[in-house]
Amino acid sequence: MPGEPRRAFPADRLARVVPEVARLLLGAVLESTVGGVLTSGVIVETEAYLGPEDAASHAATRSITERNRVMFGPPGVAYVYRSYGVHWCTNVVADSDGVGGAVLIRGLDPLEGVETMRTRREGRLPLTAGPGRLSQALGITGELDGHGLDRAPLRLVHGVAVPDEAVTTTPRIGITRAVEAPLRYLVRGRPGVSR
DNA sequence: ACTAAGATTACCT
DNA sequence: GGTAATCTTAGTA
Repeated sequence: MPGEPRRAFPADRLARVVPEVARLLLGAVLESTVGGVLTSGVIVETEAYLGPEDAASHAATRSITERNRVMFGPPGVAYVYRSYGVHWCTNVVADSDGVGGAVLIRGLDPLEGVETMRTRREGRLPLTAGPGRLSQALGITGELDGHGLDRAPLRLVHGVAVPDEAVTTTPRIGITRAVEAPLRYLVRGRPGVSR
């Protein structure tokens, strides 16, 4: 039924090791009502960022800083950071409270609110392929860092099942350390995949 | 205190 | 293919 609220993404699935969560988030829906307007998309590309054992992760440091602190908190919370001083990037915190780890959302297939996305993106394409682009399209900024994803204005909700045959695993993009680790997950052939 | 690098993107030649 | 934009963190002193 149209208009019926979507089911929340099951919280227990986020309290697992980060690579497993990155795989499980494919097909889930990220739903924003920032500014009172609904924009949403199906997650089609993710990357896992682990704890101290992962040199590419913001949680690799021994010190907890203002930027990375929510990575060490409970799962199911948004970790939003500024990339290159310019773009916002959105993550879903995974694993147990006290363990650093998060899943970077790298690509969405647009679902609802495409006109609003076009406005926020100022006409640029693609709308939601790439972590900075999708965050802009959904109106996500640093104000949502630490926000619980079980409630408005930014929710993680139940979506579609993605079979293993449709999933490809590759090394992560745009990093210079731990470049080999196959921690990027994508749904083959979807337009929302960043590359 | 100073400097370099970074989980990116857009625009230039 | 090259580089600017712009802010946080980490390394060096």
